[in-house]
Amino acid sequence: MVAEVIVDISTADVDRIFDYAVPETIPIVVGDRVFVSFGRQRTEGIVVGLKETSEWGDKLKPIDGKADSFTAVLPEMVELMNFLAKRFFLRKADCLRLFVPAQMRGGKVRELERTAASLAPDRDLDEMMGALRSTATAQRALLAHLAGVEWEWTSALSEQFGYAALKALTEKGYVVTQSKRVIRKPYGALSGKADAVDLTPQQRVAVDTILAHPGGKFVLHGVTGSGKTEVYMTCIEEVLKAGKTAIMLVPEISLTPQTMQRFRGRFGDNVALLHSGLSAGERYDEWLRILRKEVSIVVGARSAIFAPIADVGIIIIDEEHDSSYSSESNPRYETEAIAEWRADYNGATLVLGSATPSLETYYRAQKGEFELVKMTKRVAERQLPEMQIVDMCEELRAGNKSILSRPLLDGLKETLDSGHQAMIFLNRRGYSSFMICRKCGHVLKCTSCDVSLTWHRSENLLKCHYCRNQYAVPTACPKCGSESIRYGRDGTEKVVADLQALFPQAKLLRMDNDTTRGKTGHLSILTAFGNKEADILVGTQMIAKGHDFGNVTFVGILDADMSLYIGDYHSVERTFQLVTQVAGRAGRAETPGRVVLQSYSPKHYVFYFASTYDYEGFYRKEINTREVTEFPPFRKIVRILVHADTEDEAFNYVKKVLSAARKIQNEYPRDISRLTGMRSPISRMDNKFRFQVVLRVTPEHDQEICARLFEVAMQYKTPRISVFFEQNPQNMV
DNA sequence: AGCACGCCGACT
DNA sequence: GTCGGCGTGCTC
Repeated sequence: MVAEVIVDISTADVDRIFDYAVPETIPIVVGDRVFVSFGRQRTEGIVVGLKETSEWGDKLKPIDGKADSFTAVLPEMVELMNFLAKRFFLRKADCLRLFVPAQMRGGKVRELERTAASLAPDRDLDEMMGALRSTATAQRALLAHLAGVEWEWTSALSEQFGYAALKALTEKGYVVTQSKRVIRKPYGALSGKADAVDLTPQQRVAVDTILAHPGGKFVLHGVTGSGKTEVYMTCIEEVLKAGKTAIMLVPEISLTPQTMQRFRGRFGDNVALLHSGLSAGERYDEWLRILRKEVSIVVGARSAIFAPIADVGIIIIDEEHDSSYSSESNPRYETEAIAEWRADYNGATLVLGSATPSLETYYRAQKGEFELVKMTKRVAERQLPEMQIVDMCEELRAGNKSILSRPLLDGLKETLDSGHQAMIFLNRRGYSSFMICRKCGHVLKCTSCDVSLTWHRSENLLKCHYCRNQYAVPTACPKCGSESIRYGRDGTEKVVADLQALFPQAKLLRMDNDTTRGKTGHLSILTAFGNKEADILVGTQMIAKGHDFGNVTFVGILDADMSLYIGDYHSVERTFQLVTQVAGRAGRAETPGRVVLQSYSPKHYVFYFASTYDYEGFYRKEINTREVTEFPPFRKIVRILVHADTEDEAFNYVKKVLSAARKIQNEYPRDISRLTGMRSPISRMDNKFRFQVVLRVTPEHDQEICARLFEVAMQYKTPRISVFFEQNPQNMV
């Protein structure tokens, strides 16, 4: 028997199958992790195939042995590896690494074992107590404690009663110890009972529609507060009844204890959690529980799509539009494509849920590739908050130079007076990289791309990130001639200080990157706010999502247009999503909510559609723009980025790739457009010179064209430079 | 990734 | 003379 092995070495030239002889004595199946001799080294590898003979004949080396007592990679995942490698141009070894917890590699498998202590079974407690000296209070206390439990970790006992006491008792033979496997349970404290609630009519329809068509693909478009999670849980429940399993993906940021509590409450120990917040050990244990079929539901962030769970019956992606679903570094991939692949493979139902579906997804729904399920009403007939748009240019003209408008302050005052809470959202995305006129709100845009220009500090030029155009930095607004044209704005700290000065009696909390350091930073701030320990929560993107604070009735959005003008084709879409999500935090309980949105471009259509909760209208307008300007989903953007030690190396590489790409373009004149080579926006990073080739491809032939381009990109790569091949990158710095 | 093979500069 | 620099090539 011959095994086909992918060795765990991530380099292009060993990214292929190596054949090894399977010794009679070692039973090997596809998916086993094995040790092999490779050249002069010994490495780990994964068996991806078995066959009778190999063309390498007697030159085969034998497999040295199995790395684990179980099979780590499902046959499904071996096939997924092939799909990933092809679709995202990844190395097979890198794909396989996604499937197996990191700490299992390198032979340091850790089924954590610790020492547990219990009372010696053959001894009598009273007798032992009597034998102890009266001064041995610690030993007495320890014995008494152990008498009340079955066993306890020795580490806990040492900490509580002192190591000396434990040691003395062990030596006397009063206490015995043994090794026990520790099952680390993330958020173990979170449990409780959460029964199914009665579904609203719209939720009922959504559930019925999804369940009526197993293996179907659905977009669940439900407004904020319409109860999508309840729909997911009901669907999962039904799928489990049919003997299948479920994967539920949520954005990293909304993996709050709230979400976990809901799932634990409903499904108990049948849920495994996978996300980056877990310790390596917790992660490994959860992964093993899944592999051993001890759970039938996996809840997690994007990497949970690689969970080793068999017989998947439903895959749900919540907040489908969230950018965290696309991996932007190292193994670059799009979670949605992988979810679709696994759903197809298993004949499972796929549900993409959002209040603001991505244009790409909605476009596919319009084309009939997904079935659209809508929930237009909040639960309990609650109203969506009323949204007021404030023109900040007008505020300035009226003499208000502060970043807080008068209507916003009025709203805040009212809210605090009525004993409710408020959230102030500060949109700092793309901070200070675009130019805006504070007088008329005009933003400098590229004349040929309809994308705002990015200011490059080093050269002091305005550049378009999608074509080659660059412009001098103007000293006055080209539209109104005003000289109050500038880049940046104030941050959360300043806002908190200003608010505190205006509302001295109010308690304020700040939540941003600076205040949420550490693992529990998020949690403690949110818990405090949830417990009404503060009246106003000021924060950045991270307060936008998923949180459910019933007492919040007022939401203020500062600089709502900040995210509009980062030089990016989806900035308008992002703004719509952000505003809708933030606004959705208000009025989730009995008292209706209210939103004040501040903008320098109040007439921009995105605010009109967001404030009227008109997703459809927004979609129609925006999809039209995408088509005219040749952006996704009508084109795929391809970027080949190079990092080199010298400018010459980077430049020469780009020159070669560019001319090779032109040849490909001649073969596909209708499918490749806007091909260009240039310095990357951040032209020097980590002492590397960065250049890029950018182009757009029609969806008709994008797979074959991308394959050709990738080949070219790798052909000219040298050991001295790094090349990154990106399809539809989220940003192009 | 490692490791060996192989051909050009400054040292005990 | 040679120790050692890292470019190139190979691993079933």
